[in-house]
Amino acid sequence: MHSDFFRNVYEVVSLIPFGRVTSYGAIARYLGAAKSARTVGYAMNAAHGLIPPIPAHRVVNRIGVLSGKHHFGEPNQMQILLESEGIEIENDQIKNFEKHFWDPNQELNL
DNA sequence: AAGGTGACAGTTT
DNA sequence: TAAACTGCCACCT
Repeated sequence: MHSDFFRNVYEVVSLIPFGRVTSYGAIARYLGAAKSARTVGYAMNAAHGLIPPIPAHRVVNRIGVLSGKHHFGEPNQMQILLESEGIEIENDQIKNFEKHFWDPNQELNL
């Protein structure tokens, strides 16, 4: 389908545990492309409707803001999904972001 | 083939 | 401390 980079992004996102979140930059670093965070976001943009579905709502920017919420069907859909996983959000900002943060480099540590 | 874009991030004002 | 500027690189037209 698309590039290996996209598939790698999707694979990592699929590994994000329930109730945890990570950042675009963290994923990029894990893939060895530390400066390609924007491209990671681009990959998520193309992640709609792919099979199997990936938890794109668990990916936010480095400060825990739901920067991509507008790309979900309903603008508040992303927040709803996260809240359903026990993550508290206030004004598009994840509360206790560090507490929920999941760094693939640290947690997967390959 | 060449230039523009962005669901980011780090640096500088 | 907060806002603005600049790199970045994979993707798209």
